[in-house]
Amino acid sequence: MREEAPRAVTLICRALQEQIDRGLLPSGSKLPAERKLSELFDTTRITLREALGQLEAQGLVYREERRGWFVSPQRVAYNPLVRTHFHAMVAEQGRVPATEVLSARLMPATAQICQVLELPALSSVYQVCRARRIDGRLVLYVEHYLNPAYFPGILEFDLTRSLTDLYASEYGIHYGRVRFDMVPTALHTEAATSLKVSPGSPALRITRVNRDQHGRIIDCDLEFWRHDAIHVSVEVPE
Amino acid sequence: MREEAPRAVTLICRALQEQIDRGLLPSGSKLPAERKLSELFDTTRITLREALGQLEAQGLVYREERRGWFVSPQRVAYNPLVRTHFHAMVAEQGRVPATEVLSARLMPATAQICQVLELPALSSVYQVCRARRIDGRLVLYVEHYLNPAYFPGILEFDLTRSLTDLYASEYGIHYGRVRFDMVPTALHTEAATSLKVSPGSPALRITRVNRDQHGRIIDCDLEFWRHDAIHVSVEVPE
DNA sequence: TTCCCCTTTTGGACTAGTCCAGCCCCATCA
DNA sequence: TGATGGGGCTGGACTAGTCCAAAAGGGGAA
Repeated sequence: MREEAPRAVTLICRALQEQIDRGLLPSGSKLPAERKLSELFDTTRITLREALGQLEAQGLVYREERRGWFVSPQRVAYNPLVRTHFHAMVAEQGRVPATEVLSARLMPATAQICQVLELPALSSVYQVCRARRIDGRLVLYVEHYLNPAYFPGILEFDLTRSLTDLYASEYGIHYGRVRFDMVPTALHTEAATSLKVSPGSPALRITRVNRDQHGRIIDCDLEFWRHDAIHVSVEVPE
Repeated sequence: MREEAPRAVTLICRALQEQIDRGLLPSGSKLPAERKLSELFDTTRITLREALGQLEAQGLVYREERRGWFVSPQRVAYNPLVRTHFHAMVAEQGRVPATEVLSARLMPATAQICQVLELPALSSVYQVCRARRIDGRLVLYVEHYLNPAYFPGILEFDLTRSLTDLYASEYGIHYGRVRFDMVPTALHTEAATSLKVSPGSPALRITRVNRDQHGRIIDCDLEFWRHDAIHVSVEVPE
């Protein structure tokens, strides 16, 4: 029975993992510079970066574009069956939510959006792009597409608020049936720059198609979550 | 307005993506050798590999350990609310499922398993490890942990079959409430070698805790899916 | 025709650098 | 005190290789 020597990358991962598990590197703290670490582990930056990349895939560390590597904070629980909005969900778990509006406009719908919202070809839709934070960290990029027929003049309101609330208070529209689609994939360029991460980093894409109390499709959202920011949990009754 | 020159990695990604989209590289087909590709794109293997890594994260291509890169087949839909087992789910979507048993034994439960199954400390559990394929491709590594009180002698049966069926036909036990937890993360070593992929590649970890018709916790499974093999879709009524 | 061995190809892992641009901090000046 | 402008540090991106072991493929023997 020969003991196989673990590869350098594995050793680095283990070492860092242990430090994190033991709390020597508290969550949110910055790791030393790549050059420092590669020196510490007596290896090249390329190898060191591969190790960090693996820890990133595991969700143990994350990187901020041009700023360095940090220890990932705890994941937030996301339950698609419980109909609460981002702010409430995050606050309930003792974390601090924040939202910023990146853009909001009326635009021609793409073919894909027309199909999802069941609109005729060449329709216009409201597009609202937002970035959301948990404890100050950018974790979510969302594109909302609203059927303009149901929400005239919605761009005039403060879109930092939860759209759910706006729908209810200003238009008397409430969510009914919802359809979720979750796909582990990578961030596209737009989302990556908004979240200030390197393009191509792993993400969870959640697509929601929302209907109102009468079963009409009112909007859909395209959410790109940092893959290490959430864990989805579903309690199925029966 | 200056046009920024895209990085080499992005260009390679785009080029390959286009070839795939246009069907010039059909799903399941093998890409040329890394050296060939790096020559083709006039770059180094390191850079080429980074590009492939990004496409892998997107779920467009995947790699088989020591065998090369392949175009990813279509994702299979996974609906946690519909209680069908792997075989049925895959077959329903016109794909070919297969299962192999890696190991099956009675073993002391880890602390974590004790907690999840609500067993007293130092209990024994049945552990069944299986690997599953779709159209011949290894996509899922599962560890089942069964409360032995409910399934005496289950190791005697053919464990290639669906456990759901076995539970029903041999023990009169049916699934009731289920709890799901989905976390985008990386494969651990055990799962990676079973699925014949490089350790640390991205994955979706789905944990299920199953109760029977009387609400008793009967087993739990730890599933590691290739991240590009499924998309989770949930239809929420109300 | 089938099986086995040997060679070649290929991916896996890693080294040792370079060049560039954005971030950060500190010192300087108004 | 507060704005500003350098310069050093740091991550991002990339080049140009090496060594090794496993897989694939081909040819010859049974």
